[in-house]
Amino acid sequence: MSNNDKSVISRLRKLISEGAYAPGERLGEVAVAEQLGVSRTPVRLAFRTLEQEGLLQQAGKRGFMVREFTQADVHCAVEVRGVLEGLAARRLAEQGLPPSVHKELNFWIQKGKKLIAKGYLVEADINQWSELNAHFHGIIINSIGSGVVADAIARNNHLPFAAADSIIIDRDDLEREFKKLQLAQLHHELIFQSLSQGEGARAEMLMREHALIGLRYPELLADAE
Amino acid sequence: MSNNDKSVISRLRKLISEGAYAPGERLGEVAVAEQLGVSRTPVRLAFRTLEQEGLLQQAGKRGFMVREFTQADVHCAVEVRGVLEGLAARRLAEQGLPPSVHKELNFWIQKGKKLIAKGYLVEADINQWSELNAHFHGIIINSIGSGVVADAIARNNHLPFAAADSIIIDRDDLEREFKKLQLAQLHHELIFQSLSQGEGARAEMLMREHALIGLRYPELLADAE
DNA sequence: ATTATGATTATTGGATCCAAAGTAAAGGCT
DNA sequence: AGCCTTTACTTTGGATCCAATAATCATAAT
Repeated sequence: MSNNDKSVISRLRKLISEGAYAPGERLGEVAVAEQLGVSRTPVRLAFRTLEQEGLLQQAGKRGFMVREFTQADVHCAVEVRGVLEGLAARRLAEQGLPPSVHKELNFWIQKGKKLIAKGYLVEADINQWSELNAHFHGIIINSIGSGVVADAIARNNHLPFAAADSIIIDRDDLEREFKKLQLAQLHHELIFQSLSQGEGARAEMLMREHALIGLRYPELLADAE
Repeated sequence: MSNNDKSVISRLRKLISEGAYAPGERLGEVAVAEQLGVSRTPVRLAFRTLEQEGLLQQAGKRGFMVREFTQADVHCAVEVRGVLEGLAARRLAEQGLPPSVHKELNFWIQKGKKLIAKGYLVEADINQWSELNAHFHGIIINSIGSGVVADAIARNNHLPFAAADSIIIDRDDLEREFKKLQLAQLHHELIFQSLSQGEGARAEMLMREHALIGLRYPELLADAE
């Protein structure tokens, strides 16, 4: 696993999720290799990885094609993340929050609180939210004493629309995004509370709901007309 | 993806899950290539796939090692399958069972019923159960109109101890296995019932419980002393 | 004696070559 | 004219070669 190899994988992943190739389009090893300026070998390796990640699928008996995703796929992927993160949250609540984890979670909660406190959102806040959000979720799924759940989430997150920090979409409507983050922050606080109190079922349920924020809340948060 | 390539992956997968390599053992490309009688190329490709599947992990900066699993990992993997199959069951129940799916599920339910009806288990029954069990679960996770959940389950099942048909362990204690299958069959029937009636939450809960059969029921099903 | 630095070795990554398999196209036969 | 067969070309899979890098070992210096 060299830098180059990794770079080929991530560059391809980026190209695919940016829609550089049409869904269903067949990818030739030579064509991609030339496009990326490398030989076929790293491309072949990358194709196998990306197939496992679900971005590519086998095209008939030969080669790979870009997998296409339906609306139902997007919905399912978000729900998958929900149930998996929900599982992590429940287990963590049931096991009991170690003091260090409690402290770390609280730290990022406070950061979020400050971000929201000023009542509006500026462009620069987005990255900050993205960071604290990643930490908050990362701590939970990595504190349950087994990497299996985190792995499953990571694999699911390879689907571009399923990742936890794909919440932010609309940089042009910061007002609506603010409402979304306000709600997300509330979720975080409630999850933190239930984790602290060992309320496993509640933590799980909240986490599952939390995952849906990016999915169908947009309409609900829109201004009344 | 030639036959040979596939064969290298599955042969390696088998070797690993059979414990041919010690957990944590580092796998050299040349060594494995020689062992399997192929060149390094298919082995390199296979390593990437197996890494994604979670059987291998990167060993420091270089190469791969056999991943070792703790008891907690096993537990988590089974729970992951539970929540994912639970998700599939809930969605299916909420969407409503298409008649064709209803019919198919019923078919395998009836098969299971017959298998259990005779009141004991013979060696040959095990394969039959394995088959009908795979069908029952497969139908549910493939009938929700998106492959994303099925994919996530498939990836999780690559962990040898997480697969749905790893229920049967003890071929020497057929009496206890019978009790287990009897309970599993009951679960299947209840799940089928809840699916038919659109009881999403119940279907999900039952499926999650069902996944645990292979995990901690053994003690409970043991004869009283 | 211990550590640091250099050299040697082992192993992986990338490129290229060859073979095999698939696909498309062209030509012949009915 | 249509269909089948054969041939040529495209593309992938496997093997090998070379280069780069990490690891190990040895030697020397503090």
